[in-house]
Amino acid sequence: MRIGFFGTPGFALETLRALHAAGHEIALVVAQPDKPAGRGNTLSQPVTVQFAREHGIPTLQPVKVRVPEFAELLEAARLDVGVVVAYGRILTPRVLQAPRLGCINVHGSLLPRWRGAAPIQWAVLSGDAESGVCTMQMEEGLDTGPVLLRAATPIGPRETAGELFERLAKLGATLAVETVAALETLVPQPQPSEGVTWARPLEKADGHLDFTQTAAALDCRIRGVTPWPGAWAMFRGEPMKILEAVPVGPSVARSMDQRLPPGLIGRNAVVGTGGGASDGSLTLVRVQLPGKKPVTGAEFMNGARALGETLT
RNA sequence: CGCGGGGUGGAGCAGCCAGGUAGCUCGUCGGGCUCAUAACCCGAAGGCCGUAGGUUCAAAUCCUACCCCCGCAA
Repeated sequence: MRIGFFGTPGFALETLRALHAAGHEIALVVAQPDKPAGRGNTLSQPVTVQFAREHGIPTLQPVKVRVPEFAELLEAARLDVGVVVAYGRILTPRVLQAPRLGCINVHGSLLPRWRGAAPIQWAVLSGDAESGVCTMQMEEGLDTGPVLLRAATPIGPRETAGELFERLAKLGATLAVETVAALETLVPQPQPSEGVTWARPLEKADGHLDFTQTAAALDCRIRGVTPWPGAWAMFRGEPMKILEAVPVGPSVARSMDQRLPPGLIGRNAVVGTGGGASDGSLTLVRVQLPGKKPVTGAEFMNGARALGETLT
């Protein structure tokens, strides 16, 4: 198949690599423009573009996709199919119809649950028992297209969004290859109207922990926002990252520290939560102060002398 | 030239602004005590204070350059 690939970040790279390895002709790779990133704001290239360059594949990084010139370029490319994975832009109907078989999308959720930009994070954040990937025939609505193939996977009890991301990227790559191979015989299944949820993009504030919530809710939130935007709480007037924390059960929590008020730091880096001892508490495993390296909860307690202070 | 923090015994930190005795919590080792938990007490070992220069009677501390680590913003 002669494929046009649309995708920008690491999640997309897995699929691009798999399609390439499967022997398909990648006619071009479309990605977001280079952006200044990192310390010093050096210009950085999307990983998919890097891959394309290494393999001599033409690349396209349009600043605007809603212009006729873009659609014309794609029509002229005489593609069999467009594969879209985390491209980061909404494509116009004309672009979607440019390839002979239209465009398919790899999405990191079990549709119709978690349509939208951050399906993986929301699945973890919400405490979902399972997640997965779907391929769908794209249509004008966002993530509303009929599903071609799906694959489910359980979410581990300690799994972070980042870890699930990596697994789903691989699962999605496999599914994309299967979908493309069977594309002309697969029967698209319309998404059910029941069970639709929307995964709005996460923002920095979503990582701000509210210790009046239960330990279980905080656990899901921390894993769901890790590694981005990252969980954090204010400590001595500065935002402290909470890279990893584990909930301790009610009975253990009771014996260690009775009824720590929400946010109060007790012995052994245990932090009080909304449910108090009856719900359990949260133990800080790895945290990071601004400008510092990540440290273990014990190191934090030693160095910062944080016992008895409060996270907000 | 986007903004900013930091490199001090094995770990995490204080000391630096107002130069002059190396500090704290933990760990390690040795004792003691004990009902003893990542939670008792006493003692000990362990540091070219990132590197190279400079200022000074004297530099972890002030000045310059360089190396390395990290946060924010994007």
